[in-house]
Amino acid sequence: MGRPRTFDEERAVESAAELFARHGYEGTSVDDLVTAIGVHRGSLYKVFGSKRGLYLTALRRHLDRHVLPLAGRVAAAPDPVRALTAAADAYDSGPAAGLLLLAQAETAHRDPEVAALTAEGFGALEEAIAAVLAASDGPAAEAGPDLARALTAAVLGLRLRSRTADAAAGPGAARALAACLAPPPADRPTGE
Amino acid sequence: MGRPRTFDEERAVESAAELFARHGYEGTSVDDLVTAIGVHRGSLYKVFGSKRGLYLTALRRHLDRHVLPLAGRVAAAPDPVRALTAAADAYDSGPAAGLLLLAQAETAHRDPEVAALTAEGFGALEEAIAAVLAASDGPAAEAGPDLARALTAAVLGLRLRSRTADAAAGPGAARALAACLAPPPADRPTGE
DNA sequence: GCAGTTCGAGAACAATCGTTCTTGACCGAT
DNA sequence: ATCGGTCAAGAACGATTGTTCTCGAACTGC
Repeated sequence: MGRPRTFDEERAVESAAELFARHGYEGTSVDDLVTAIGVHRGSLYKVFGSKRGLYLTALRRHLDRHVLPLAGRVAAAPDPVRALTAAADAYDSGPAAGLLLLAQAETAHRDPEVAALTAEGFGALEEAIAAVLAASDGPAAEAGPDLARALTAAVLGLRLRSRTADAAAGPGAARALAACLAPPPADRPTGE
Repeated sequence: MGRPRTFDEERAVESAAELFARHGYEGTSVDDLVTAIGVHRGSLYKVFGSKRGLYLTALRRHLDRHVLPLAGRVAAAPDPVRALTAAADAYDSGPAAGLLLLAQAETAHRDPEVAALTAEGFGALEEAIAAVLAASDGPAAEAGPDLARALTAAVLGLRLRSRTADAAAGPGAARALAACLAPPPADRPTGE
């Protein structure tokens, strides 16, 4: 019963995520959202309740569709080097990749619900890297969760910096960092 | 001639920097500023021209008073490990330490002047770390600026994460990361 | 085909935003 | 002592914020 809705909620959330990822929460107005999505104000409030509601669903969907799968792929990597490069590469691309980043920087410290979501995302990434570290036999194995936290932070920081820096310094830097904890010093062909 | 001003511009900028560092640019209203600083709206606009003007001077002063000196201290460190821990410790503390961070995350990508300032700050830190790396003889020496970028990003990301995480995971993680590129593998007492 | 319900379009809401104006009070130089 | 100029205090500005209301059109179940 009733008139069926003619807009795709999936696409709406996706467009909203892209806007939020680019301009942040406060930097994205409801007018921006309705013009970019193409949906009417009333419908948007009918479906999502509020701007914050739309933001929360966009963030949760970002976690479910991108961040957590990425954490799974990272955890399945055979060694820390490939885990780190995979994390950096995947997190650098994608239109809404900055959503988690901006949420942490801008909104998490004053919205507990957002903080819970970002903590979930970053926690998953850290645990994935920690798992790979623990399974490795390099010098990184002993460092444990602390090192995992630092590496995740590095990926995060590179992404943040690449929002203005010229371009693509991310992958190179991540590779350099990965190479740094790569070699079990024994099998490194320096003098042989 | 004229009535002398009765408020301390130095303190005003400092208070403003603290507010901006905590709540971001968009998250800090002019009302918040005038009540926190204790100065009148008119005086504030007379001296700084606009909210953005106050923000820019606060950011520049933050660079001159804290970031660039920190870069100098980092560059003077005797080895990469101490350089990195010094950077992490210093950047974690201080009331307005998040100013550069928030500026990069929130404002830099749409305000070229802010982008220039953040680029200056991060560039100085990266160059300092790169210099220490180049002077070192560990495995990090060859990696060059890419690794410096990654390490700076790690400090940045740790600070960003510590805005909501429980506390003090930063120093431990930074130390773990530093320890990871510390040992010239030869003089590590593993089997001797 | 009619009733009931939901959707889409746009005006309108109060609140807040950054900014400016008006009004006296105060001070230093003449 | 008086005048010129800068100050502080607060009201007020238009613009924009997020949100809600009103209205007519569109569709499904009886």
